Amino acid sequence: MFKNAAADISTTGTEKRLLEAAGEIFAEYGYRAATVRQICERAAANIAAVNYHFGDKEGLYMAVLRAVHNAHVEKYPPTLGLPAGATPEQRLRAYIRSLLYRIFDEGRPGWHTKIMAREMMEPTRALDMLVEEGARPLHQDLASIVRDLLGSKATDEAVRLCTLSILGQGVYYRRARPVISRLYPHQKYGPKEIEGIAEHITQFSLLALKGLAKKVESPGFRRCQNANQSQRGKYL
Amino acid sequence: MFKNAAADISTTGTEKRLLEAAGEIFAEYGYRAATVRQICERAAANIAAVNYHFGDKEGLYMAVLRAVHNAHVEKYPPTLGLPAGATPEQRLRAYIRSLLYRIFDEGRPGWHTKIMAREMMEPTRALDMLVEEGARPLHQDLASIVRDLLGSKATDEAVRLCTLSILGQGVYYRRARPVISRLYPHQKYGPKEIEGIAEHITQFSLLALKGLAKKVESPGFRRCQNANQSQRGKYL
Amino acid sequence: MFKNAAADISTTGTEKRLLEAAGEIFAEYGYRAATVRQICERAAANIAAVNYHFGDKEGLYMAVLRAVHNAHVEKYPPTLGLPAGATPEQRLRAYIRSLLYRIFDEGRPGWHTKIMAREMMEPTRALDMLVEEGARPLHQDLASIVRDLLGSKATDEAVRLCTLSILGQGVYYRRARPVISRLYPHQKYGPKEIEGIAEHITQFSLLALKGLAKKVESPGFRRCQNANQSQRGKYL
Amino acid sequence: MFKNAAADISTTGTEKRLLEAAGEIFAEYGYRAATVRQICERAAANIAAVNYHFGDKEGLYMAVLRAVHNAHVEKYPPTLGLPAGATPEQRLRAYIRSLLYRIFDEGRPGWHTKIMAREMMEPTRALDMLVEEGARPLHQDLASIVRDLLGSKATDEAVRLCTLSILGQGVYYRRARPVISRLYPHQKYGPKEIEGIAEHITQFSLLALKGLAKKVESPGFRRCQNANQSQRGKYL
DNA sequence: TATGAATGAGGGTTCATTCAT
DNA sequence: CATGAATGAACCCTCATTCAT
Repeated sequence: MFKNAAADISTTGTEKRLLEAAGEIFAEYGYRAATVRQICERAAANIAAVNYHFGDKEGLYMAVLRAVHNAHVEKYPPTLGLPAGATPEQRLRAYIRSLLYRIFDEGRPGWHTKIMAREMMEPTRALDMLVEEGARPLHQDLASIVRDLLGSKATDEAVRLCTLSILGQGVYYRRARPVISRLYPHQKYGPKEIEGIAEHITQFSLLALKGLAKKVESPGFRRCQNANQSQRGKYL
Repeated sequence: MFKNAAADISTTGTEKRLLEAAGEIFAEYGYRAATVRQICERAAANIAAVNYHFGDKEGLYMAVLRAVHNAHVEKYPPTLGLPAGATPEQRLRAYIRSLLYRIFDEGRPGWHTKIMAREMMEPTRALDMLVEEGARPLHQDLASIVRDLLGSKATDEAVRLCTLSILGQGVYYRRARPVISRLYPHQKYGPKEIEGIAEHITQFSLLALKGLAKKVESPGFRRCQNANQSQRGKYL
Repeated sequence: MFKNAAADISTTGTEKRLLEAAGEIFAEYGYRAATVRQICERAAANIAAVNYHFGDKEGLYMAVLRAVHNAHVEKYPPTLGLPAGATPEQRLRAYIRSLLYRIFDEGRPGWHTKIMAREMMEPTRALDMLVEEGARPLHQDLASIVRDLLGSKATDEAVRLCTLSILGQGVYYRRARPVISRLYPHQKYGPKEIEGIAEHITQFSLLALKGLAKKVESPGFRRCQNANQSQRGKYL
Repeated sequence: MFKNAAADISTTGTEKRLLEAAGEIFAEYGYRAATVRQICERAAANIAAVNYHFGDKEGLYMAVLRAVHNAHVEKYPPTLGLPAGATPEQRLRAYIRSLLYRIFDEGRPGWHTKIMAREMMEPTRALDMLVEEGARPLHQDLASIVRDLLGSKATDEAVRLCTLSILGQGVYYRRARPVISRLYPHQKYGPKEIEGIAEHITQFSLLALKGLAKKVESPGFRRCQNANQSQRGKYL
C-alpha cells in the first residue's frame, strides 16, 4: 500500500519532521481537530507526504504514538535510578516524583501524557498498545511497592485499590489543571511546587498504607472491604 | 436574534428533544466531533431547528450545559442528606459515596461528568461557568470536611493538597476507565463494587488525614511541607 | 392567495410599518441582500407577516416601489413651481436643481433614487412601471426644454442626445459617489455645494445648447451628426 | 494558506477557466448573488477548486478584478494612439471615443465596466484598488485635456466640475441602458451609433468648454461659481 | 521519491417560506 | 387576523484523500 506499513527503522528527513510536527499538533489539538495540512505545513512537507509515508492520517497518528512512547520510556526509565537495597518508602517517593515530573513535563515527552489523556477520552486502536507497553508496567511497578508496604497478607484487591488511589492523586493534577488553575489562580507549578506536591502525595499515601497495613493484620479487615452500609459504622 | 437568547422556561417538544439528543452526542463525541446533522437526526428535527432555537451549535452546547448542570444539582444535592450533627468521618464517607455515584452514573446526569471531562481537555468558554457553579462549591465542601479532620492548625496549603488527593482518587475511576478496564478486564462496576471503592477511598483518606493531623500538632510539620530533597529523610 | 394581491388602499399599522422598514432596507442592502427577518424585525412584525400581507418577498418589494414612487412624485412635483411665462433658461435651471436635490436627498424619497439605481443594475419586473410612470415623464419634460433651446429645426435625435447629456451630468453624482469621494476626499455635499453643482451643470449645458442651436441653423449640421471619422476634422 | 496568496503568473487550465467563468458571472449577477457552485459548474471545475486556488469567494473576486483590470488597460491603453502634437480638441475626441467603446464593449474587458458599476452600488474592499489604478488616471487624463481647453486661468474646481460633466455624459449610456432601451426601444447601438454618440458628446462638451473659457477671462467668473440664487439671473 | 493540482463528501449556517394554531 | 415553530434547499467553506506527473 504505502511505504511504512510496518514499523520501519530507516526514516528520512521528511518523515522525522512529519513525526515531530504531528506530535506537537496532535497533542495540542487532538486527533480530530488536527489537520494534515497544518502538520505538513509545520513540517515543511508536501500535502501528500502524509499519505505517502504513513498511508493516511491514522497511520501517522499511530506512528506518532509509537515514537512518543519510545521517547518516553527513554527519558523516564522504569528503574528510577534507585540503588538495589532501597526501602519501599524510598521507592514510593521516587515513583511519585517520577510520575509528577512526567505529568508536568512540557517538553516533547510531555506529548505522551497529553496524547494519553486524549486516548482516554476517545480511545483509538492505539490504546491497547499504549496500555500494554506503557500503563501496565507502570501499574505493576507501583503495585509491587504497595504490596511491600501493605504486607504479605494484603489481598490483591487491596493492593489494586491502593495503587489506583496513589496514581489518581498524581494524575489529577494534569487532568483537572483547567479547573484547578481557575480555583487557585495564583498557584504556580515550578520545580519547587512539584517537589512539594510529590512530598505531600508520598506522605499522604504512606500514612494511609501504614494504617491499612496495621488493619490487615488485625482480624476483620477482609469483611471491612465488603462491608455494607449498615456495618460500616464500627470501623470508624 | 434567535428564539432563546436568554434562559427560557417554556420549551417546545422539539427543543426538549434537541437538548436530549445533543446531550448524548456531545457527551459521546465531544463538541467538535459532534455534528448538528447527527443531533437533529436523533432528535427527529430539521437541520435548521438548531439555528432557530439556539442560534448556532455553540448556543445549543451552552444550553445543554445549563440543562445538564441543573439536572445534576437536582439529582445530587450538595446537602448529602446527612443529619445535622454528623461527624467529619460520616461527612467524608457521604461525600465520597456521592462523588463515586456521580462518577459512575450512566444516566442523563452522567453526561455532566463526561462533558466536564471534555471541557478539561479542550476548555470552551463554558468552563468558567461550570467551575464557578459546579466545581468550586464541591471543592469547598470537601475542603471544610478536610479542615475539620486535619485540625485547626493545618495550613490552607495542607488542606488544599489533601482535598485534591481525595478528589483525585475518586475521579481517577472515570478518567482512567479505558485503561483500568484493560488492566483488569474482569472487574465489574455494579453498586456493590462502587460501595467497595467508596469505602476504600474513605478509609485510605481517613488514615492519611489522621496521620497528618498528628504531625501537624508536632513541631516541624510546616518545614516538612517545604522540605527539599536533602531534608526529606528524617520525616519517614 | 394572500391579502394584497391587487393594489389596496386600506393598510393596517403592520402593513405601513412593513413598507417603511422594507423601503429603508431594500434601499440600503438591495433586494437580494435584504432579508425578510431583518425587515420584520425593524417593523416589529412577525416573520410570517410579509407572506400574509404581500404574498412573498417580491410582492413586498413591488409594494415598496409603488409606495416610494408615490411619495416621490408627491415631494417633487413635475411642475417645478415655476411661473407660467418662465424662459427656457429658467426652466432648465429649475429642472437641474430639482434633479440634483432629488439625487442628494437622503430622506425617504431618496430611497427612490437608490432603488432606481438598483433596478438599473438588476432590473426586475417593476422597472417597466418605474420607467413609464417615473422616468418617461421626466425625460419628456427635459426634452421639451431642450427643444425650446435648440430651436425648431433641431432633429429629434439631437434633442434626445442633448437630453441624455444633461441627465448624465447630474446622475453621475449619485452613481459615481464612491469613486468621486475617493478621488476628492475633502469634498462635502451640503446645500451650498449642491447649488454650485447645479449652477455649473446649467451653465455648461446652456453654453452647449446655444452653440448647437447656432450650428443647427447653419447648413451642414445634419451631415455633422453622421460624419465619419475622415470628415470630422473640419468641424473643429 | 492557499495556493495563490500573492499574484502568480503561472495559471493552470482550471485556474484560467475559473477566472473566465467568475468574470462572466460576477459581472452578470454581482458578488453576493453569484454562487461558487455556479462558477465552478461553468468552469467545469470542482467546488473545492475555488478554495484551493483562491482561498475563498472573495479571493476569487479579487483575482477576477485584477485580471479584468489588466485586460482592460491592455485593450484600451491610456495613450489613445494619438500623435505627439495632437490638439486638445483631438485629444478630447479620442478620449470620449475610447470611453464609449469601453462602455459599449460586450466582450471580456466589458466586464470591467459592469463590475465597476457593481462596485459603485455595493463597494467592496476592491474598490480602492480599482479607483487608484483605474479611475484616477482616467480622471487625470481627462482633467488635463479640460485644463488645456479652459485656459490657464480656470480654477481647479472648474476643471473638476467640467471633467465630471464629460464623464457623466458618457457613463450614463451604461448606467441607464435599461431605462433608455425602454424609452427608445428602436435604438440600436452598433459602431455607427457609438460614433454618433461620441461625436455628439465631443461637440456638446467643446462648445461648453469654449464658452466657459471665454467667461473665465472676463472678470467675475469666480463669483459666478459661488453665486447664490439671487445673483444668478445676470449670467444668463 | 515527491509533488501540487484536483476531488467529493460533509461541515455549520442562512434563508424564504409554510402550517397548525 | 396574526403568530411562531418548523421546514428544506442552498449557501460558503474545510477536509482527507487521490492521481498524473
